[in-house]
Amino acid sequence: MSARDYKPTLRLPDSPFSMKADLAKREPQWLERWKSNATYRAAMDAAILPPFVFHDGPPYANGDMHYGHVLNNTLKDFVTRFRLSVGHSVRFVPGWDCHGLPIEQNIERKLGAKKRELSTQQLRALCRDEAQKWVQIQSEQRQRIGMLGTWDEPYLTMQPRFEAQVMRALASFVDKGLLYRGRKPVWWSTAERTALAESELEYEEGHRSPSVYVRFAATQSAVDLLAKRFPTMRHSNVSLSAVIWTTTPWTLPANRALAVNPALEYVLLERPNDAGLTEYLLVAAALAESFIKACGWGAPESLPRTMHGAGEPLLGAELVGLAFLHPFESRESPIVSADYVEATAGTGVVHTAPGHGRDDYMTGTRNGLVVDSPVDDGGAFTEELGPVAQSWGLVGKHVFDGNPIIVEQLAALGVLCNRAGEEIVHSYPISWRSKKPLITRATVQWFIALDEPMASGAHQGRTLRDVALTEIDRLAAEGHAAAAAERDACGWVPAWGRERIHGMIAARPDWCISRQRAWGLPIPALHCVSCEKATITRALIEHVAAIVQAKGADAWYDPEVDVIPAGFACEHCGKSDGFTRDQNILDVWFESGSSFFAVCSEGKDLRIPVDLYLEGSDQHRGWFHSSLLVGIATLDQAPYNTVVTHGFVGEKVQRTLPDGRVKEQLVAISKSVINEKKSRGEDVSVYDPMKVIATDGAEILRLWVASNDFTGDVGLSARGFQQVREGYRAIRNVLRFLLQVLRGESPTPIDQLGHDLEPLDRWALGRLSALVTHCEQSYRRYEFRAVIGAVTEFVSDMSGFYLDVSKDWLYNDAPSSPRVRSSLAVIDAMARGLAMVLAPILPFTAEDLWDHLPKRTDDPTSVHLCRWKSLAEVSDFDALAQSVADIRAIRERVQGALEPMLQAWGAEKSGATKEQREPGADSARWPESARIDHARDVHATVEITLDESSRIAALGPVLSECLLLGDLTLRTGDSRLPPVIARGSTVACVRCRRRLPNVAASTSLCPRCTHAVDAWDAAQP
RNA sequence: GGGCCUAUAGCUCAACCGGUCAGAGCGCCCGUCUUAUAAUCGGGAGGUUCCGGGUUCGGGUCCCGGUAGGCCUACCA
Repeated sequence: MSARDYKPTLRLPDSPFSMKADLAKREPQWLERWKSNATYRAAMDAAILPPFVFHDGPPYANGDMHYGHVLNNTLKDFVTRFRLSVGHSVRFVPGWDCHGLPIEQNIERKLGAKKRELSTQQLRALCRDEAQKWVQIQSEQRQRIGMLGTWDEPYLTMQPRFEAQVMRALASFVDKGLLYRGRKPVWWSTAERTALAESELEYEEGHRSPSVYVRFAATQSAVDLLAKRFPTMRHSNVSLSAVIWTTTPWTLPANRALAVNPALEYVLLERPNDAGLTEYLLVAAALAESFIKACGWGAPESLPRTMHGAGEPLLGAELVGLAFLHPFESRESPIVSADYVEATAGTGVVHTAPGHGRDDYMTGTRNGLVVDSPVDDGGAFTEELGPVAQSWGLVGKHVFDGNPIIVEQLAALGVLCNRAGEEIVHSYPISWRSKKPLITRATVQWFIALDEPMASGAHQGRTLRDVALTEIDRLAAEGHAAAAAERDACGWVPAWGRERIHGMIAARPDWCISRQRAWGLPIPALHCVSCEKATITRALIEHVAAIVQAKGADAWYDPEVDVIPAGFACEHCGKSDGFTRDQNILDVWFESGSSFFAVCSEGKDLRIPVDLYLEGSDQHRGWFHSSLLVGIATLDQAPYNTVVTHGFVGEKVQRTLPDGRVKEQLVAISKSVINEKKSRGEDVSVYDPMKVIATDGAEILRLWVASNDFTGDVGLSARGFQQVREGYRAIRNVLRFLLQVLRGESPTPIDQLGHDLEPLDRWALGRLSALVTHCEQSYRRYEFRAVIGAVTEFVSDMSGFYLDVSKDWLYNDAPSSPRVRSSLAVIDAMARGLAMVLAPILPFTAEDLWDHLPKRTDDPTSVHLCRWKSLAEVSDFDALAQSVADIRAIRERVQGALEPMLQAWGAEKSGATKEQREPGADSARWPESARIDHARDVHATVEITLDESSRIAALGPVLSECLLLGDLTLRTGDSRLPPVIARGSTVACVRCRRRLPNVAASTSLCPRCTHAVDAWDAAQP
C-alpha cells in the first residue's frame, strides 16, 4: 500500500512576490504609476496636520548628480515622506542655483574668442540655456532616486519672480542702513576679472612665490633715536635700515608703512655692506639668525654682529612713529604698531600695503594711511604707480610678471638683502574655477555691514552680527529643550552645528555682495553722472523689482527699458537726471540666501520661517549662513527652525603610517581618481551613482544612505555596497515570507481579534508595536540609521524565532485553527507595519510589498497614501517578553546539548552512501537511536527551575514548538543539569514529521494532522 | 596657524545619567533542512573600545595631552 501524499493538504508558503527584486527595471514603472496617479498630490491633499515647510537648498545647475547629491537628496526624501505619512502637508519645492561664475565660464570656454562679439544680453541668454539644460538633467536624476517634489513647479534663481524677490530682500538691508559702498581689499581673480567670495577660494599647496628681504633706509630722526638706544653704534659713514620680508614684491609700490609688534624685541645687526661701509639692519631679535642665514651671511667674514639695546631690550613699541624711506619712491613709510606681527617668519618688520591685504587695510585705516592699489581688473599695473615704478616699464604688465622686474631693480638699487630669484614654497589662495593665483586688491564694492547698528526693525540699534549670534543661540536652546522633552528634534542637528556657525558668524568680515560679472542678478543702483556717486533706495529697488518681475533681470541691460522711477534724485547731489546703471551683479550666495523669502513667503502650504533646512556641513558657511543674515534683514529672525547637516561622501583608502599603523583616509571621488582606476582595470561602476541605479536600483543607494551615520563622513566602497545588497535581501526575504504565509488571504484585522490572540502572537505584536514606536521617534530625530537598524534586528528576530516556530501550525494546522487565525492576523499586521515603517526609506520595496498584500476595502491604492499608525501596546507584553526570554534560554541549553550530536551524525552521514544512511542499515556505525537529522526528531528532557516553570506557563502549550523539538518533557529541578537528548522513540507523523506519542498506526498521522486532513477532505468538492 | 567634529570586531553600526563577561547585522568558518531554496535554521572564530596620562570604588563613556581623518577658515607678510 503506497502512502498518501499529504503535501496538497499542507498550507505551504505561496506568493508571487519574488525574491528577485529587479529594481533597476521596475522602479521606473512605479515612478510612472505614482506620477500618473498624482500620488504625491493626493498625499498632500489628505493632510490633517499643519504644513511642514521643508525648503530645498538649491544645487548648482552644472554637471550630473554626484554622491553628495545622492546623500543629500535621499536624506531629504526620507524626511518628506515620513512627514507626509504622519499627516503633514509637505510641499517640497525643488530648486536650482542658476547664476554664477561656473556656468558663465563654461559658456566663455565654448565661445572662445567669439565672446567679445556678444552683448551682455546675448551672453546671458546662452548662460540661461546652459543652466536650463542642467536643471532638466538634474531634475530627472533627482526624480529617479525616488525623490518627492513639485517637479513641474521648481524654483530657479533665474526666474523673474525669484529675481524680483531677491531684490526686495536687498531692500531690507537698505532699510536697515546696512548696505554700503566702500573701497576695500578683496580677493581678486585676475583671470576671471572679478572679486571672489570667501567660499570661492581654494588653496594650492606647494605654490612658489619670490622671497625677498628689502631694506628700508632710516630717516635722520630714526637714526638719532636708535643711536640713543644703541650707544655702541657708530655715527658717520654708516647706513641704517629696517628690513622687511615679502613674497609679493609687486605690492611694494603700494607700500605705505612698516608694521612691528609692540611687544617684540628688536635688535640691530652690524655688518660691512657691499661698499665696505658699515650698515645697521633693524630686525626682530628672535628672527635675526634665520634672517642672516636666508641672506647667506653665515660666513665668518660677513657674519653680522648683533647689538641689543643698552640696558633694556628695544621693544617694538618704542619704534612706532619712526619714519623710514620707501625703497624706491620718494616718500616715507612710518613704523606702525600691529598685534598680528609674529616672530615666526620674516624679520618681524612687516611691509604694509593697505590696498593689498585685509590686515594691511585695517592697519592703514587706524593710522590714516593712503589706500592705493595701482592694479586694474586684469591684474596689470596702472598709471597710479609712483614715478620710479613707472620708469621701470611696469604699467600694463601683469603683477606676477612685474615681480621679477621689481626684484631686479631692488637688487640694482642695493636694497635687496638676499639674492634675486629666491623662492619659497607655501600654500597660496587660488580661484576655485581657473585655479589661477589670486591677489588682494582694493576695489570699490558693495558691502553689507555686520557691525553697524541697524536703522530700523525689531532689532533697531543692534548690529547684524549681534542679532545673528543671538538667533543661533535661540535655535540651539530650542533644540536642547526639545531633546530634553523628547520632542521632535529641532534647532541645530547635530547640536554642534551651533558651534560651527557661531564661530563663523563671529569671525566673518563685512559681506562683500558685489561681483563684476554678467551672469547674475544686477545690483539695482544708479550712478550720478555729475557727482559720480551711487544711489540705492527702497523706492528704486521696488521700481526695478517690478520691472524684473515682469521682464526678467535682462531688462537692466536693455537701454530701451526705463529703470528710473518718477521723482528719483541723486542722494548725494540732488540732481534728478543723468544716471548710469550699476554694472555689478549680486553674490550668488545672496540670491540663494534669499531663497526662503523668494519661495516660501507665500503660497499654499508654505510659510516663513520654514521648518527645515537640510544640507552638507559646508553650508554652515554657505547657505545656512547667508540665509540667516537675509532672514534677520527681512524677518528680524532666523528663517528656519531646524538645520540638519550631513557629512561628505568619499572613498575610504588605506594608508600605512610611518609607525606601521594602518589608517583610513577619505578620498573625494574625482574624475581623475576614477580614470586612474579605470586604467588599472578596476571596477569603477560603484563610483557613478547613476550607474548604480541602472544596475542595482535607487533603492540600494537609499538603503546605503540610511545604513550610514550621515553626520560624519560616509565611506564608499564596493564591499560596502555588497553589504547593503545583502542587507536588502535579508529584509526583502522576510517580507516575502510574510506574504507567502498569508497566501493572498485577508485575515481578520488584529484589532477585531482582540483577546483571541495567542500569547506568542501577542508577544510578536508587542515587538512590532515597539518597533513602530521606535521608528517613529527615530524619524522625528532624523536618525534614519536607527530605523534600519531596528528593522534589521526585528526582521532577523522574527525570522529566526517567531516565524520559524509558527511554521508548525501555519503549515500543518487546519486553516480554521484559532492559532492559525491568530498568527495570520499578527503576520498581516507585521507586513503592514513594515510597509509603513520602510516606506520613507524604501518607497519602491514598500509599494511592492503593498501591491502583494491582501487588501481590505478601506486600503488606499498606494502605501504612500497610508497614514502612519502606531499600534496599541500589548498589555501583558512585559510578562510575555520574560517568558520568551526564558524559553530562549532553555532553547540555548537544549541546542548546546544537541549541536554536538547533530554535527557528529552530520559528519558521519556525509561520509556514507545513501543506502548506508537508511535506518537499520548494517554498515552505518551509528545505532539508529543516535541518528538525529533534525531537532524535530528529538525527545528532550529538560530540567528547569520552579521560577522558570511559572514564568513560561503562558507559552506552555507551544513550548516544544518554541524549542523546535519533536517532543519535550519538562521537569522542575536543577536547571544546571544538561538536557537529555534522545531520538524520539515514537513514530513520526508522515504529515508534520514530528515524533509524537499518539500517531495513528493506520494513517501514520498525529491527531492534529488527522483533523487537518479531514477538514481538507471535507472542503474538497 | 585657527574653529568645529570624528575615532568601538574584516565591514556598517549599538551600548540611557560613568556600573554586570562591550552587543547586533553583514562577511568568514563548520553543520543542517529540502515544509521560506537567487532561501531557511543551528553553532563557531573575530575587539589593548586610536595612543598616553588624570579624576573615580569603577572609564568605551568624563578631563588633559598626543596621533590619524573630515569640513570650514587664515594676517605664512
